[in-house]
Amino acid sequence: MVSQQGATTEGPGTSRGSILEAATNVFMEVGFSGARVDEIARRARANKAMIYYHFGSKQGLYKAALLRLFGNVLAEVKRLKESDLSPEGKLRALYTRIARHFSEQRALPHIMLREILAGGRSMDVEASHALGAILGFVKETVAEGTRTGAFRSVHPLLLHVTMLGPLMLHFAGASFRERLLPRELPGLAPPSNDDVLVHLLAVLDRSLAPENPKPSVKSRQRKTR
Amino acid sequence: MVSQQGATTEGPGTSRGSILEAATNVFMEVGFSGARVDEIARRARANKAMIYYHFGSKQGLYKAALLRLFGNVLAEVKRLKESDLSPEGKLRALYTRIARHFSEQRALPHIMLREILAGGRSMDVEASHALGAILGFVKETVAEGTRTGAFRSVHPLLLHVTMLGPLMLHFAGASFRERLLPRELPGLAPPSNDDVLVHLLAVLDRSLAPENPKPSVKSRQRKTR
DNA sequence: GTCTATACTTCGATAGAC
DNA sequence: GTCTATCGAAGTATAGAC
Repeated sequence: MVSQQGATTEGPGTSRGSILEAATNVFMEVGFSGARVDEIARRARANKAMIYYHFGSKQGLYKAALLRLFGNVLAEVKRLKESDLSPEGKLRALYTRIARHFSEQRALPHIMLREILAGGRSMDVEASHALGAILGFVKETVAEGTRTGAFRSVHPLLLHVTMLGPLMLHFAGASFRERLLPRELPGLAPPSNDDVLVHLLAVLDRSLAPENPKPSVKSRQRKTR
Repeated sequence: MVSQQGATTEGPGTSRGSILEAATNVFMEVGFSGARVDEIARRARANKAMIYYHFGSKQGLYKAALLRLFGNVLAEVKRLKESDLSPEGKLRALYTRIARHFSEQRALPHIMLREILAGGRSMDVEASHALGAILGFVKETVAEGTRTGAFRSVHPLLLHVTMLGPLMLHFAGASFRERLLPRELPGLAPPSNDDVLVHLLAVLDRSLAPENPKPSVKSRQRKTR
């Protein structure tokens, strides 16, 4: 509750910072209800009482960790909004940067997914605004590209989910993949982070490309369901 | 531990069945560590002791729920394997059916995602084989399509993640979406389940289509990262 | 198979000295 | 700001009667 230093990026130097750092990792690994306050204190090499001194409660600690994770991403989007890239360039840049954040802040995709599963009930206004800003950016960029004829018409949320779903699954599923892939399908090499990004940017291109006037041989009906 | 009836689809008629049903819902909503045995018993209208009588422990109950969820999907894939559809038809059918399972068994995408986040540590051999079988099917089908020239060359796991990621995100993220979308971007209607499927099948088509020989005006370099 | 009562453990949180 | 000791609630699991 008491914040004696700016809520910026305080590293593991201060006790508050190292607690936040340890908490982020534990929440990533086992989620909120799976996390143990003692374990967080142990990893932070801090005293358990300090957690309550700084954050008031386990919930307060969780929200602080959430906010720190989302803050950086939001700043990134703000910068993109003012760039003068083409619509396609903007979207490529957006997901490239999200991918980079995911690989640098490994807790981000984990905790985002957990929040989504929980229905976003622990997210306060600031965090949801961050996500809203990203989606708003996608929406405007898609609209711009559709207007100029560079894109076909696509639901922005569908596009966003199409890109973010694989990204989160890949980055948050690393340990799952490493555990099951060799056992179930030995010989199938797991894709690298770069492989994923390259693939998804290609998917982005192809998904946005306007209808190809070339009448494909296999112009099948669109109602498989 | 004691299994006095076949491990098939026992509905909420038996006490064992209704416990399994209730447990599946609770695990979906709050995960393993968030679930309370009392709450499961309450919802199943069964006595808490019955849970231990039938499943031995909370862990045992969880594994039973997992297995029941995955079993159905596996049967589906086995049937697809023996179909004589084209490679593209097979993949479209696969993801169409997965989408249908997700919408009928709402717990499936939730719990799959939670397992992925947990690194698959609660999954026993049977469950992982189910997932391995699906991926194996994708791998073979992609190989077949690539051989005949119908597909470009794509890493099967990347393709799978590209389809499954959005599907899981959409179906497991329903409550998240309903909670945040109106607040953050009112006026943007959420896509329906059918919208998602149609979109993703289009993405599948476009992702698999062989390189278009037509030299696009914007043949940009492929190294945005 | 079902129910009540209860044992046992873990865990979040705080009091109070320094 | 930091630490030790501990309280009290919550939660898993079981004993034992019917």
